[in-house]
Amino acid sequence: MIYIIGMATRCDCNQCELRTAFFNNFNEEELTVFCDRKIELPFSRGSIIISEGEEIKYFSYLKSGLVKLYRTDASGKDQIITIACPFDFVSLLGIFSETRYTYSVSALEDSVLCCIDIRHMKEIAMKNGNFSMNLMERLGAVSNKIILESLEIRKRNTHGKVAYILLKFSRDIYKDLVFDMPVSRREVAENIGMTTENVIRTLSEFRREKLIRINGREIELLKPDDLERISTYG
Amino acid sequence: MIYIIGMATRCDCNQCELRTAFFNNFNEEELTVFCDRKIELPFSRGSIIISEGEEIKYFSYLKSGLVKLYRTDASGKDQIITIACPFDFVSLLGIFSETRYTYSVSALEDSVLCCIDIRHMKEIAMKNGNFSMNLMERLGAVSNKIILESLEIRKRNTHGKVAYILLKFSRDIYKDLVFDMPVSRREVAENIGMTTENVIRTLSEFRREKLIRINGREIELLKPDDLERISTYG
DNA sequence: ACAGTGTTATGATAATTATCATTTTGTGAT
DNA sequence: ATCACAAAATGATAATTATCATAACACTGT
Repeated sequence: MIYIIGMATRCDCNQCELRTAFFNNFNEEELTVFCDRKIELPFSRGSIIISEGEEIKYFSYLKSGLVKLYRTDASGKDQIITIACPFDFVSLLGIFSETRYTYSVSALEDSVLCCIDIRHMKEIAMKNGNFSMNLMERLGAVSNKIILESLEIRKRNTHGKVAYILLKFSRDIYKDLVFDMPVSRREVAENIGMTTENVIRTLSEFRREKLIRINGREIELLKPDDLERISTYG
Repeated sequence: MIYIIGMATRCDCNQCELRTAFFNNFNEEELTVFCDRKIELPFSRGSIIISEGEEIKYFSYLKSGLVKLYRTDASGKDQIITIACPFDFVSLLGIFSETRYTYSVSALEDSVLCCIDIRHMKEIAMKNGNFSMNLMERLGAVSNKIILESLEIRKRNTHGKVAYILLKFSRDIYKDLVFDMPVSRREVAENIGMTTENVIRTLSEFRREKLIRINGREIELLKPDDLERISTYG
């Protein structure tokens, strides 16, 4: 079950900037039918969008905001699988091979999801080969990114890991050397596989070495090239 | 370019045990067309099947044998992404979103690949929605498995990691408590993200504690339940 | 304003893991 | 058979990382 914060609204697809990004294979009629069944769901920062184990009812992608995909193990510890930006799919490749989610999703910032009934999505994919291929390409790219990132993180030591994720936030997500960290230090740790204390410690070291400036959650990369070197070395 | 060891042969799809497993959505005509363009390629143990960066020309899956998918970084170190068994796809995720391979593949055992021209594959996917969905499901399942396994390995300590991969070989690949390790200790290390020495040391500890019996590459799991506990704890 | 709670921060210490050095064993090529 | 080379094995040591303890700070609800 999806927890709806606020009103679900019909998406005006003619206005939707995502239209060409995702569904450039539709003709007018198909697009109309598609959009008729599509809804937008707003979620406020911190709310849980999907809980691991619940039934997959929607295919969804992120229209605005920022969300994290994560797993919780038996002892209650979380592992962040990836952080999804606007235009990213929240539904991963498993969407068609599984009936239940193998991960949870929660909103790091106020976010809006576009959701389409999964059965409807399958129907369209069955009929429209171009759509199907487009979807496969996109889903493949997302999975690929997650796997490669996981391998990149794995081979780094603590300094390399922290440098890597700082650069990721700066380049991929905020496109700015100054940004507010959307996640706590603990969540950073859950993302890159280290302890919270060591994330904090490493950030402090970077600050002392004047590689970054820290003001609470606000972070400025002062020497991105040096961070790059640290990230690549590990 | 695919390095062909031995003769490429036409696949007799009527005999092929993989037919129903993969392509149960074809009618007779489609299957005939499909099989006309499908070839089998044999590779001997140790040979490189795909090199990172080369153009994707075929969609391929493993008919028999065992192969590893891996990446090589700038310093020449390998990371094993996954080990593929018969019935597994060798073409992953990126197959439709990339034009070049982002990983290499080599044969751990004498192996036979079934290869289909990627353009032909796309054509069929465009026309046949059922086929497309089936393919998406399969690709999704593979990607999902890789991502989850990567997360599982990441959260374990050295003992947990080694126990995990021993159980994987025993259960998932050989379905026997006694098996010949298809990979060297170094490759195990590259698979689970530790040093070769620590893999060897941990195996020796398991041997001393009578959890396993080691005879070169032959390994017998003497106390799988204890290994299970070690794997789950980490 | 205040208590309660979680996050950030830092230090001391323990545990884990990697590195380096060396020996033994196994394997393939000639 | 034997030479050469890679793999397996082990120990000693160094480096890295986690754990535990504690404190300051910030945020939330009353």
